[in-house]
Amino acid sequence: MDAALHEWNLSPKQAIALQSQLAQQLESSDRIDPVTYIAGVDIGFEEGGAVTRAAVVVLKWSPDMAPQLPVIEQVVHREPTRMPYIPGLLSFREIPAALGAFAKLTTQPQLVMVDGQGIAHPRRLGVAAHLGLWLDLPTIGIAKSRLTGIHAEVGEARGDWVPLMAKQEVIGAVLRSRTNVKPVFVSPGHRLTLATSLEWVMRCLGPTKLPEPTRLADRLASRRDQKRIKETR
DNA sequence: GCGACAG
DNA sequence: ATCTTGTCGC
Repeated sequence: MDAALHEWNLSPKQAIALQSQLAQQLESSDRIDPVTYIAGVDIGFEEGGAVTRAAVVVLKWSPDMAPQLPVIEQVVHREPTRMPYIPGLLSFREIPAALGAFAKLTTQPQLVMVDGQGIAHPRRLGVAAHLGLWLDLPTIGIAKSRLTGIHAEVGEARGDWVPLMAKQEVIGAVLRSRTNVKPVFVSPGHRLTLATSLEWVMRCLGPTKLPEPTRLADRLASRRDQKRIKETR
């Protein structure tokens, strides 16, 4: 608990140093249990950013029903925001709330999909990778835009992808998850290879460009949905 | 030195 | 991320 107490109250310089160190603890090969439950995580903000809202949705994995996976559990957790948004340091702003949401979760997922980058990060520790270390679970980062890395043009057909490169290293994939729609950036976080990450994202692809777990977490975390729930009550 | 820059 | 209605386009 001591580490937790300080990990989220670091100066930018300290946080950057910690990222480089933690990135070395990431596992880049597959170490994943048979998947029964998949969690999707998304973070939102309220009160002009003063409050951080973490949403986690757990879906039951079923090859037959995919991508229409039944929702098993949903959790929304709120707490005061600790840090401003600084490109490259997103995890220090979002993970505390995410951990709060996971603490309230009853179901234990075997795979977690996160809104943001995995290792496609300047120091290879995007929010999905950082969260994976904390949860000690396989994580995949699915970002709607690029943080770092270069890539060729992606084909227009659903499923087309090109590697996202940093120097000579492959740090992720630019995936056309929906035909003629802006691609998403997929990168492994912890305990998964890029190939396996892409397989799971493809398997969970529903009607929109985002895989179902993060799409549903997004919806649960959205301001609109919060209102909708209140009005429905 | 000049941009770029997840959510 | 968030502020926010209607509207342009396939």
